[in-house]
Amino acid sequence: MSYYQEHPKFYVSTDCIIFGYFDNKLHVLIRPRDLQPGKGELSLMGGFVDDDESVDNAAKRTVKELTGLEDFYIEQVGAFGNVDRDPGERVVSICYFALIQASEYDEDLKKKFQAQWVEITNLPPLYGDHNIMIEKAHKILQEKLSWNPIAFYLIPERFTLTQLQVLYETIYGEILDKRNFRKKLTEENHIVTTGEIDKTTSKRGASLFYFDFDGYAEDHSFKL
Amino acid sequence: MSYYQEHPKFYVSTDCIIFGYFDNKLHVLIRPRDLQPGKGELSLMGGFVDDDESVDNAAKRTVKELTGLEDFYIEQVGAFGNVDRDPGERVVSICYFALIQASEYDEDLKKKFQAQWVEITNLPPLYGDHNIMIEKAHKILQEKLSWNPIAFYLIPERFTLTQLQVLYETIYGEILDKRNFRKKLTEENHIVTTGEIDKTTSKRGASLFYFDFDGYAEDHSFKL
DNA sequence: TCAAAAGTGTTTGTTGTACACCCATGG
DNA sequence: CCATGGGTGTACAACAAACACTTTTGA
Repeated sequence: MSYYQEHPKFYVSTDCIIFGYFDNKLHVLIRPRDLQPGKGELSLMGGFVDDDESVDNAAKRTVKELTGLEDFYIEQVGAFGNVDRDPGERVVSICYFALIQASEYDEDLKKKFQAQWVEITNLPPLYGDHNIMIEKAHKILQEKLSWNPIAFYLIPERFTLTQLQVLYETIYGEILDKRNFRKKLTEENHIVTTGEIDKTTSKRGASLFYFDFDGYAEDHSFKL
Repeated sequence: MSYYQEHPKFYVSTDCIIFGYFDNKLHVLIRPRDLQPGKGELSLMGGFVDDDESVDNAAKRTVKELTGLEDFYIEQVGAFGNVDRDPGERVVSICYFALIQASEYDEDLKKKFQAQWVEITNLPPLYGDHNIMIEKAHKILQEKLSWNPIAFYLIPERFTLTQLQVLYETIYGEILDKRNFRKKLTEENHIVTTGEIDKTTSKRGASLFYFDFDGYAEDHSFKL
């Protein structure tokens, strides 16, 4: 256990951009730092990697601890390793983004960590390089959305097509044509009607759909 | 300088997949490890990050030291942080891929490091998780090639359209239609003829072109 | 003179985009 | 009965894919 002695060691942390969608807006979860330096400054959810866990697991652990959720989508954004990126000490941070269903987020945990949702279009300056991380994650999310069904991690299991469209519009930042959207999204038959009607959003009522993850995975020989 | 004391520290290394193209084949530069454990095992080019340099710079430094080149394309693949990924000790590695012009690679340095080019379709088992890294980098390279002019980092400044096409075919792993290829690649007018004729590849001779990086950068408001 | 690579357009199919009206219902 | 959001199809444009022959010249 002393192979690489002559080389320096670094703190390695993970920073997670936790995306949540509600009120027709895309939000990011932030909270005040609980460590010096910069204690109290707004920052992403993050934490240090432990000796006995992979970096990926450290990120998942952070999201679980802070949201109480077990099921969420998570993906690596990349490593951030500038010398002065952390105002405190030299820390190499591996950045991830996670997609959660905001409605399932535990309110008590939110209070416990003083977490708050902030619209991605309205972010305050955050600690260190966290704003840059969010920009990069947002770009990845936008690009990935066009060919990957990750939107369904952000909305409740059952949804109307209008809700889904507004979600896409929000992430893309542009409005979409209703007929083209429905044609494209439904032509693969993985968006399936439940037969139920949601009457909360209109007098006529809108069909509720769900996304058939298993069918999609089969058709694309994909693991989800 | 003692903010995060209670947290563990890690060795942080960079591993670089150096792609080179010649003999109509895509190659990766590998060499025998010069450290224990696994000394002598084939591995990617890599090195530890120093205290006073960014992770990005550590990767660039490695490529420069090992190839003698100053100009090359480099891009981060991602962080690899499994607990047992390095057979020696816990090391978090940030993986990059670089594109170099194989013809400009210094032969003496190649000998000094006992480096060798290996076809990407014919890779031996490498140290640790290096084969996985190469797979991921290869995928990124393939996808990026379809909308980004990174191919020109792999070939000499002046090239024939046939050479360029074979390069694309090699990276994609499929053959392309000559007329469609030429139409698409030349319609943006960033591939410019030099007026010279290369007669080494055919009796008739083929026009030599160069890629207008500056014009491309302008048209795409891009820095290269 | 012929083998070997260079060079060149058109047609067809597919995909994306633009666009407008009727439906069902609660108030 | 009307305001509100839900639901539907078609025509046109843009792009991708398939496809075959002539040119040049060194050996």
